Amino acid sequence: MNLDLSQTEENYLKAIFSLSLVVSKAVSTNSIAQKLETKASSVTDMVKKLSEKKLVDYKKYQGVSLTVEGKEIAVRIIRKHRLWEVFLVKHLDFSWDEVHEVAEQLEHVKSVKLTQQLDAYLEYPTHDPHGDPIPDADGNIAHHTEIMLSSLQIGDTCMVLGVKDSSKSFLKYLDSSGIKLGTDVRVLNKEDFDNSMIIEVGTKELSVSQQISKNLFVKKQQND
Amino acid sequence: MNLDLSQTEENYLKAIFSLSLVVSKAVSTNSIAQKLETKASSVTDMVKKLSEKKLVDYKKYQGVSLTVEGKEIAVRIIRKHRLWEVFLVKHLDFSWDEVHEVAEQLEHVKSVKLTQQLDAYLEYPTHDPHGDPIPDADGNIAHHTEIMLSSLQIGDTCMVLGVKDSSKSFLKYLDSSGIKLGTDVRVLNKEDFDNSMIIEVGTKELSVSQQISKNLFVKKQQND
DNA sequence: ACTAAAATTTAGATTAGTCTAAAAAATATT
DNA sequence: AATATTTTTTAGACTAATCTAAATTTTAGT
Repeated sequence: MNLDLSQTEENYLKAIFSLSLVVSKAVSTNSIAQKLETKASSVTDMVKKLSEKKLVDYKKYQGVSLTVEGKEIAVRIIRKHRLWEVFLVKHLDFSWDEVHEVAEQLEHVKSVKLTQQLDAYLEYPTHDPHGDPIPDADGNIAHHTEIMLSSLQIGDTCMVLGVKDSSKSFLKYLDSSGIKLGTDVRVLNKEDFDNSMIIEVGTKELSVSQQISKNLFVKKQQND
Repeated sequence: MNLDLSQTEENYLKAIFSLSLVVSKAVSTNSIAQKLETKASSVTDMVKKLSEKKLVDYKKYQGVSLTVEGKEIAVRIIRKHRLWEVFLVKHLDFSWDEVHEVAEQLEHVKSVKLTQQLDAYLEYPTHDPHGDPIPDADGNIAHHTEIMLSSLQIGDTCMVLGVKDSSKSFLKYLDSSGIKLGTDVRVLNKEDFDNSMIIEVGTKELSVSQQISKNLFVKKQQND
């Protein structure tokens, strides 16, 4: 079970996993190439290799999907990535737009004990700093039950739980607007013509475009 | 100044650095090969590459030495290695014989902020769990001022500060004998014929061979 | 259904790191 | 000083991961 994978192989599995969440069928060669910023021909080569190792199912021209074992490995890497993100933010004072590239490196460190102990040390966190769920030691992932801010109505109140787009620029924008995980937000108004919203964050009023409201996971609050 | 080195290149620099501490002249190809468990021919190839990058000085058949820049890089890696070791022992409950192989991986993670913050988080430790000094952010290393246990006389008392040999088997032996960093030890007797010692550790009496007493750094205590 | 366009794969090269076996240089031995 | 031994380097080959350019297959458009 414990074939030793290179960082590159691990990155391919991770990419295929996250692409599988978006499309229901097999993942295309091109989409993997795009995600990993490499060429389609390189993807073909690697996919063949992973197929021989029985980590993906692959038939020429038909795209790829992860096998059970491939998925297990991908989830383990994602687990490590997100645990490290929690560590960096909680203990090393990283901001949520800085953690990703460091976690990309830390996720490849191989040590079962390290992951276990880190998890315990962080007190078994369930979500990373972007609000994404952290798979447990058995690979179970709590799925996003949240809704998008954009779907709320005027007068609704909600709490920010996560971001869909976690690009640096988006995260920086949120930071400067005072929006963090756990922040309470009330919808004051919605513009029909461009679907922008006026929201209340703390004591401030803020206008947010649909581009933004469609990328914020929130939990609706009872407004009794 | 900031050429991006591969993990392999970093490991070569580290190996050359630590070998330089033992011999005063240039380091031999063979000794590097032995340390890295690789072949001499591979070492020659890599040394040429590092030489082109101006990280080592190299003349055919004459051995290698680090340039100022090469040494700086080596020291930075060692700093990271030892900081991670402290983290693993202090916070993740690793024993001192378990930390090395994980730290070997963590030391290659590239992020200036990570190292800085980790250092601060650990409260600027000066020594790793084996008693080895941790280079500061400027690359300065406090040198071992300790002496060997084997050099003490009957009746002397000392505190254990570090180990010279940090092989797993040695560390495990120390663990099982109740000898840790900071442990107080008194020399009860010395056997002339094999240079073994009877020492007092806590309430226990223990016989240790010269092989052991020559590998323990200690600080002599005033026995007023 | 046929053709044009897009996606994918193959073929052949390239780079990093490694190896074995042979050649060359340095060191040790008599 | 001449030879034997050891060390080091070179030459040539291999694997992993990548690329470009050409060939093939699928999909989309009419």
